[in-house]
Amino acid sequence: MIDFKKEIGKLVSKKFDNLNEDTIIELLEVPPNYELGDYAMPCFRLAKELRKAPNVIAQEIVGSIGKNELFEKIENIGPYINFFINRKTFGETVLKEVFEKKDMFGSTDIGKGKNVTFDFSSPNIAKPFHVGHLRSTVIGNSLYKIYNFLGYNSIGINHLGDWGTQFGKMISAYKRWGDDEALNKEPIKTLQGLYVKFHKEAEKNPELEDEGRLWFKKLEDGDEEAREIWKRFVDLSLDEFNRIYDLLKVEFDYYTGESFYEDKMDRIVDLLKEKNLLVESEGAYVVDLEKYNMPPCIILKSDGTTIYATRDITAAIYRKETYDFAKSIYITDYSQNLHFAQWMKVVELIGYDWAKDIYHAPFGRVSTEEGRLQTRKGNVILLDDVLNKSIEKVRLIIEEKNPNLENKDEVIKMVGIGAVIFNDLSNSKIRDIVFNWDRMLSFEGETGPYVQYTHARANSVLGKAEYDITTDVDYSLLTNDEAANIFRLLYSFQNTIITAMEKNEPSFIARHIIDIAQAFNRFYHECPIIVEDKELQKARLLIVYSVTTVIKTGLGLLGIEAPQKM
RNA sequence: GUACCCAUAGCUCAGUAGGAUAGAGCAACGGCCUUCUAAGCCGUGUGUCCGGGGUUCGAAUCCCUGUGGGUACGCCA
Repeated sequence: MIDFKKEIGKLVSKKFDNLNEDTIIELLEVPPNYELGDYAMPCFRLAKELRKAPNVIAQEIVGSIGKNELFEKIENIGPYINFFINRKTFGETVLKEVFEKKDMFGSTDIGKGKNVTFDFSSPNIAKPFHVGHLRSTVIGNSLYKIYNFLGYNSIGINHLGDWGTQFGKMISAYKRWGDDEALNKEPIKTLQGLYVKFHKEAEKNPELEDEGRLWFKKLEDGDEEAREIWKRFVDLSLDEFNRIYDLLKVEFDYYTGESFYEDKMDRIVDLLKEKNLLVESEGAYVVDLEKYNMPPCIILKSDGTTIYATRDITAAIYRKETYDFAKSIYITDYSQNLHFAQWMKVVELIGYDWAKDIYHAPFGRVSTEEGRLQTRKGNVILLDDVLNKSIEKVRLIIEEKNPNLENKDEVIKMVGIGAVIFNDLSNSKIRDIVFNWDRMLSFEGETGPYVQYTHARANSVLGKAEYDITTDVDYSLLTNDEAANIFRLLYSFQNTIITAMEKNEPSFIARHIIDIAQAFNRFYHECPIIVEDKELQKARLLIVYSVTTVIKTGLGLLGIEAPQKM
């Protein structure tokens, strides 16, 4: 594609010895509305250096450029120089590129040869998967895909919460009250019930706590019975989680949970000792971080056992050694901000210069109008319920509008689940979410179904087309505002993906494809596509083709499927 | 108490690493299906961009400060 910014840079810098291309490009911006052109160059910053008023500078530059075939108009409005790209050229360069690259349009190889690890989803074994877990899962999954699309080699790691004292308690509870039939039928619910019961009973009968600790000790020591029961819990939970991951179409490269690092922590503790980083404090061993304005990072508890920071440090080192990552990204909610800052600092203090390549990508918390989600208080919204309700609502709509749709069930799932994922990815991830059913199940406007619908509708036009898609069209037929808006959005698609990657923010892509969908729907409304005029039809079809291609790619980057029909 | 995050239309949110009159969606009201999918399109209205200072030619955006909300602050993860 033509790099229009660069072309402007060349044009303007040619006339000024003291202004090079890059400074010009730096100055360029997109005007607040398109009546002011495709690019604008404000001249305020040049005023001092050139000792002239900004609007005079703008005028002079415009005067010096003269006619240029890439731009149909270059004019100054006060201190701004506005560049209007020739629409014929614009359409041609963009549409040809989309047609050539197809589903790779927007990709790059900037990440070639670089590994990036993603630590995401990471649910706790034996606990239900609720809407809170959804966030890490879908954000992580989307980032995984975005990085891959930009040439990186993404490595997805599910850091399962599969270790710790609570498993001793679970085993103890299971030994006392376990019911195998119930466990096989409704594993998570039953395990959850056992956990709750244990805590209730332990209030009356404190020695239960000791029993739980004992079982965990046995588990750590490799006791056969303990291992066997634990393994069963893990497998049952994983079956359940995998069912949800299948629904969401989320995959992981590794399921290395906390237990995986059990035998790898000694080495790290020794390393910390060796580096003289460990100090005793209140019976525990910590790394002092006062210099960095943070509370100490506990490495060994006073009973000598490890803690999650120890595990995270160990896992980071393991991952560096195993995958030699260029970046390592952790997707958790922001309540862990301090924890991440602490252990990342410890990795740095050990002397690993790659500590700077570890990123915490925090997101906001989910609550309900009643307050925060608390499993114990029963204030939980299960992901299953959300997905099911969404799917059911989609089913109603499809039964009404398109009852004879082929692969109906499949499409219903795609849309229902897509709605849930899109809802989670369409806003800045740092924002808290107050869960609301009406909002969740709204399928109009800036929603997943809206984007999917636009795609399906465009796709259906392609099905009715009377000619093959070709780039051999008359681009001068595509110079109306509706078409030009689409060109702008397709043109900037790659840039949006790169920014989404740099900021670990999938919502940029969600916003971008909403914009494309809106622009297309206007085009669709204003410009009939299957028209008698052969040349016009071919030209417009190429736009339709490009839009379906790019929306599909964009949805894909969010982890959402794009049905052909709906 | 300390640190970090958030505060933009009735509601949910954008606002591209300071720029031209602050934008969408939802909700409300009014139009548009004998023509490509009406989950759509078009139109109508609203703003002390939390308050107060400051930096700048220019601030929703940067700095300081106050207020409100969230989160975290040692042996859970």
